[in-house]
Amino acid sequence: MPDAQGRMIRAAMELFAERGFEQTTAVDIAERAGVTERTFFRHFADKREVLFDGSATMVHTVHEAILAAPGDLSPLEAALTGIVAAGDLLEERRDHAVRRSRIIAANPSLQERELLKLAAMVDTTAEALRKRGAPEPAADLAAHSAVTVFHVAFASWISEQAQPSFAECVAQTTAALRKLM
Amino acid sequence: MPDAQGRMIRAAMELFAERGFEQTTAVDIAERAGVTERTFFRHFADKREVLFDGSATMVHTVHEAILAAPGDLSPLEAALTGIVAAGDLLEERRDHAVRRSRIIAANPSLQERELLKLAAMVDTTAEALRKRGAPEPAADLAAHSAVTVFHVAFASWISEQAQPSFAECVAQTTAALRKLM
DNA sequence: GAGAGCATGACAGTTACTGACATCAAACGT
DNA sequence: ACGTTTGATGTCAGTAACTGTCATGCTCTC
Repeated sequence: MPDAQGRMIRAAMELFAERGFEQTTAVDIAERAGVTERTFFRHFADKREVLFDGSATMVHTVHEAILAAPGDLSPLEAALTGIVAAGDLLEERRDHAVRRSRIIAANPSLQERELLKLAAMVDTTAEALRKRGAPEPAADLAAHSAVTVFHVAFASWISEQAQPSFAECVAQTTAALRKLM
Repeated sequence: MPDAQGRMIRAAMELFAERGFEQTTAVDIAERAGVTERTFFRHFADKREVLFDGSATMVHTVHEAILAAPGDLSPLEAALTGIVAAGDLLEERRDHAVRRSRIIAANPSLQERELLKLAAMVDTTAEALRKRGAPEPAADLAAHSAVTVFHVAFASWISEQAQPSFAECVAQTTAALRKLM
């Protein structure tokens, strides 16, 4: 049976949405996907990780986009270029992103994992900025700020009925942030 | 035997430092503290929580300090007032804070929990700013930025051999952040 | 000094996760 | 065509994080 991993991801999303994360056992997911519990844990380090499959790709995209950005951009501008590139990935599957974020919002232990992934995005962003020559603590602070923008822009992107593009949300959020300082 | 909770916290910090978080079982901690495993889990929701006892106090301090700050401060300035107040709590037990942060840095699952507590600090800060009349998304962004400053300032506070005060670290980090924008 | 209330112990049960070994099928070299 | 090797999966036993329930003992009060 092909694409066991994809089947497990879909099964997990369905079950988490139907009855919640805590009420779903690893065995439940494995059964619905037609595999054994052991196979589930071979593909995912833990039960939560099944929702975070794409996160490595996103972090990688951010990294590449920052290194490819024009050299004369400020650290913050370069970091935001990476954020917009990450947003493009979400844009391709808006519906999936919305359902996933609802599931995560409903469970603190999933929120923890999401925060860890965002922290990885901060680290990667800061590293890319340093490669471009940004000094500390500017690299670190710009990375944190960019991921904050990502976080807040994402929330408005999925909540608006107007359905603006992710890049627009980033632009608006960035403007608001600049105004604060 | 008095102060069971304190004994468990101390036992856990010792054991985590000696052999690491994963290599320490809840039974180990309970035994060293002279209680049973069940008692441990009555005091702490999970094994990680034993390291995050003071976090509610800190969040509460931030909230109070923001509400007590002069009304004419900008949202970001008010939020930073809260951060400095939280720093004062750390200042009282610098040694403990350093040991604790080393333990957390050594384990990803503890980092997750730390990030969740910082996220709670963001939420509380944003709420306090809203009570002061800050609109969205300013309240949210200022809260995120203030906690970023806390995070980065904390790192420099514990790494510097010069041992500056926490408030100085916050001031320097804030200045660097403003320069970025 | 009986009883209410609270912290703890004792114990059984579920579930997340891991290690070790067996199986099976596709891919590969000869 | 055939033995081999490799990768994915199944099976099974085990550890440890938690949870529910009931029993026990201690303190405080009337």
